[in-house]
Amino acid sequence: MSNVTKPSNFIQQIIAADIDAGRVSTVVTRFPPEPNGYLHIGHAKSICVNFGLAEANGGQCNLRFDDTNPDTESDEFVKAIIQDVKWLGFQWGGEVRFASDYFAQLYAWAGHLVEQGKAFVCELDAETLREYRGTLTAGGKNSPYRDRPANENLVLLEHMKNGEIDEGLMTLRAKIDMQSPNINLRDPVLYRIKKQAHHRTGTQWNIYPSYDFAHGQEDAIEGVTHSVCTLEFAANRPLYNWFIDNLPVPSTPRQYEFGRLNVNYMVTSKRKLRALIEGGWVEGWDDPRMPTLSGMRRRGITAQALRNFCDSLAVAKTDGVVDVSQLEYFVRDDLNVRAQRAMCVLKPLKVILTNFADSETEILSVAGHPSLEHFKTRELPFTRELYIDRDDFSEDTTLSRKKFKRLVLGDYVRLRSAYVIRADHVKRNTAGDITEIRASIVPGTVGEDPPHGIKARGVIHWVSAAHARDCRVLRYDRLFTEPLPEAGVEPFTHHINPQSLEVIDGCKAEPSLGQAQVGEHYQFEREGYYCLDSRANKEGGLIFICTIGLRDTWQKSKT
RNA sequence: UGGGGCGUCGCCAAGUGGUUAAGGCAACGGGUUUUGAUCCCGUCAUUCGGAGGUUCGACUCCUCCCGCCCCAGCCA
Repeated sequence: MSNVTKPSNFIQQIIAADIDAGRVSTVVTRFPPEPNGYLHIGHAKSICVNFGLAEANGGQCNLRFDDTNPDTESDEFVKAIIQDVKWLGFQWGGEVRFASDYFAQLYAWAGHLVEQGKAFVCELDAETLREYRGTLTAGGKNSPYRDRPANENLVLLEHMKNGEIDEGLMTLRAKIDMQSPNINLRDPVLYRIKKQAHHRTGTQWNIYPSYDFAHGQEDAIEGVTHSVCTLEFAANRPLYNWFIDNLPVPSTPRQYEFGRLNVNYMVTSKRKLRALIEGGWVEGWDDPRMPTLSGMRRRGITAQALRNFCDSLAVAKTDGVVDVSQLEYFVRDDLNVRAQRAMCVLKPLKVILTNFADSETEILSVAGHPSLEHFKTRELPFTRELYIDRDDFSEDTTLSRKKFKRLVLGDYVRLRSAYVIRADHVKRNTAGDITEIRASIVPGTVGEDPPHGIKARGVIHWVSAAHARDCRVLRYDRLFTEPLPEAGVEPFTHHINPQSLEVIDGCKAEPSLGQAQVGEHYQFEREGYYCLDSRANKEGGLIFICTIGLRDTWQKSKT
């Protein structure tokens, strides 16, 4: 497995400089998800960056839920997110934290701003407020409520909090600058009325702080030193700093932004992931085609592979699109060293070995991994009737040995870990389809080269017909047909790949796979990496999910 | 047309005035191999969005231009 050396990055350089200059002693970062959806691969990068920065500098990273909007948030998401962060293998500092833990403090600070004449209760409705805000190129207008006396504001704010004011009638706004070229500074909303029960505070609050009013102060409360977020928050930074500068906060966190992770053939916006579920395009948040951590976990992608992938990415300010092949590389790289080898025939074609006794079962002892000794060996029964894959046989005797390294009529092939055999003739049904191959073994070729003059074209996998375990295989293709499904004018759902799921029944697995365990990874030799479907129950039979196929340079050159 | 940010190989990127312009993915050659896998070796930017300028010397500094992204939720 490759050792991933994290590239240095501009945030680490800032941290190093801050430590050198004595501006910070202990580095504190935080991962601040909103519990309104499941974590996806983009979050994985953010998690790796935030926890990684803390770890690299001997500090700590907090897990804090930014639960300031009860409309869309729920405990289900909190639980799923905690599970996902744990699964990735990170340990946060202290207890799990919540923005809602700080609602009282935030409210007190809002009062402080009011007293200082830096915030006011505004009665403009949403639409009028938008008009007053101005445009990108023209400044805005002051609210007519802007100069309301502080004591009046205080009373009104209390009314808002107590639920005495209807939703939408009032907001608490900061008094900054309606002419600012930065729209975020045009008297932003600090509190809005929401008579919506919160998953943690219940009906205690009728007003909820906005992201801007909450985030920096949460950081300050927790002593976060470096508040790392994605690029789209860069324009919010002046506002972040304005609150820190104008409030008696216990520390002075600083915000830094880096480019969010995009991967081609994927979408990573919670809105769109939800649309995929609600539109029935996938089966849920943990569908193996989803870029969610739960989906990738069910797919068989390991936490280590994901972390290696994230660590291979730079933390920079460019917003690029990483090729999915880079992820796939790390998935294979990790699975190669942790997957037990096994054989499973996906498209079975019967082979009868005419010179092998019908009554005999030869038990072959086979390594669990070609080069790593700690994998336990397994026992493979070899019998007269076997299955090989239909794609591994051809009647076309003109096929060159270089072009087709499999079984050809009249020629030899090595059965993986077993005998060299020769295909003698085929049997067909009335439709003309091949139903069975009659073949013969070359005696003494288990673990030995065949005699001079006999040369196997290649190595193919097989399984004893009498001992095979029937199973179902779920194979996935990319969910989208376009590398950038969100790029065009048409909705991204127009680019959904209708063949993203392939269900293959009647596959024949070697007997050892009957003992397959959820959480274990297997390489079906010459096919790919597979795992048991964690959602399937035992009554449904054996169901394997294909995490990813083996790298196949031959298929590529063929097309 | 306001403000903020970004443009280095097909993709991700290092580079912070003097390096032969790192590295990874992809691709393409070759070797090993009882997985067309893995592994190993090799090839892959005379050039850094463009044009000028400063300098003995520029991817790095200056000017202008071009392109892309973000901000006008009582979302985060």
